Amino acid sequence: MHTQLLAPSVIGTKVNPSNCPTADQFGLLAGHAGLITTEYSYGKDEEIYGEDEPAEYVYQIIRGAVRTYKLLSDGRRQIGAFHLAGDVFGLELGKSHRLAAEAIIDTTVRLVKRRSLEQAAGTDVSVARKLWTMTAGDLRHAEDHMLLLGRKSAMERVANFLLEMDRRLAIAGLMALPMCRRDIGDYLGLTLETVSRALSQLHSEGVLGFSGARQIVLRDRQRLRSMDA
Amino acid sequence: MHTQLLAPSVIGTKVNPSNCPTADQFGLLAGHAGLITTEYSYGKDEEIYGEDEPAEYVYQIIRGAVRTYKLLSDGRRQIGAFHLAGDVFGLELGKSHRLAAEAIIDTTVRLVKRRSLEQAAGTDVSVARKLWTMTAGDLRHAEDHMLLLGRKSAMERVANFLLEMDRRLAIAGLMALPMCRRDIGDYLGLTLETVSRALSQLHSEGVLGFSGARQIVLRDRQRLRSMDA
DNA sequence: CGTCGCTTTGATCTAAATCAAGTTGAGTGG
DNA sequence: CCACTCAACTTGATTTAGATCAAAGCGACG
Repeated sequence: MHTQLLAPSVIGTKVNPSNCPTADQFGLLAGHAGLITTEYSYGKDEEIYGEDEPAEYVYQIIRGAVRTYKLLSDGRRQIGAFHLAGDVFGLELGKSHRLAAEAIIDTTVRLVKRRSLEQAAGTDVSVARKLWTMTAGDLRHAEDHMLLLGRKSAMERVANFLLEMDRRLAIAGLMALPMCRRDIGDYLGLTLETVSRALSQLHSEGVLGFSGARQIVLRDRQRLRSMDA
Repeated sequence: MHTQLLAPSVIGTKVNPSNCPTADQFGLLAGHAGLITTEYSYGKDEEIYGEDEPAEYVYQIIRGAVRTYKLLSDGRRQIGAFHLAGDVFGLELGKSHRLAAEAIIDTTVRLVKRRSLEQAAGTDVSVARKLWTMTAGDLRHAEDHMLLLGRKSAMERVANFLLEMDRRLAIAGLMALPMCRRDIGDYLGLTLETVSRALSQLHSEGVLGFSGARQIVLRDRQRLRSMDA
């Protein structure tokens, strides 16, 4: 999860046209001329793929943000991860996607045919290892998130979320969250009201500042870390 | 998680001595003479490895049962998975184990040096693929478990647990659970009392029968499936 | 500058946690 | 073989964190 194939400095900058075999944005996967990549854009809330849909492509976010999630029949939703610029998502070993994916905001992705990746992995051990590394990264995130969902309090979950997002998308100390309170709740196993109340409390305690509901400045990361269980 | 390298029929039967290069219990990893395997036994509640301890070995359960878990500083525990006979656990890509492991009951494992597995993976793409497959299996389980922990009710969690254990360890319709109610609670993100109450209710509804607290017979799997959200 | 979706805040409810006894039964030693 | 013991389990009473229900703010966008 959140595996960065792009060097951080490349995020948000102009990228080379796709299909360019000399481009190195695809990290260890670069230089494999057999990898066919294309670009595609999705509008806000547009589905990228559904749960259990055949997994034909692997995706890397050029700009935007994506949520991957599972639904129960009555509409309850668990978001497994948020994916930001540079992140790869949709990598599967089995036939189909086990979580659905939607664009949180307007999003542009690079697509790689899964078949071409597998072929590259079959001939180049470093590619195979890179794929394993990406899956292992997703597993690490999921293991941490199980602890959060099973055993942490609402405030601990929200503190953890803020520190995660601070690490992943803060620019010059400002966090511009792409997702709404309901998304955050569905990621943390809480309701949107509980998320809002926790944020309000942290605001009143001076731990964070708002400039609009989704622009957050962390003012006391140490305090936040002490709250994350 | 729960990846079966052993054919089901082999589980619980006598296994060949380790270090035997012709043994096929190690599934796709067989035939790699470079794989050094040894056996080791752990008593009930004995630690196999701790969280963040260097990951030197990969383990396969010959007989017994293991829990892998994370702890918070105040003692709250989240069990990530239960591992039963035939299952492989402790496979890591990074330097260290991200969950601790303990024997639930007296347990014998086969150990494989992680270094030797990596070496085999470097020369044989089918081994590399098998390792990726095992990690991907663990990830699938974790993704399903996040939905359970984040969004399912107590009864839904217990129903899910019973169906999982029924599938994995029921013999002749009888489930002999190796773990206590507290372990089940820490796996499902519940207290042991809530687990006990859910089981009692299922018993009173005739969905299951007990012969001792840990010997369970499922009498209405269909009903249980309908309760699992 | 009005509208609608998002967010906040308040009041109330409830599922599960916590606190508290009992009960059971597997293992031990007499 | 029986009785004792102790951890595990069940069950009951009460509490509570977070959910749910409800009503304002607010702010981005047309």
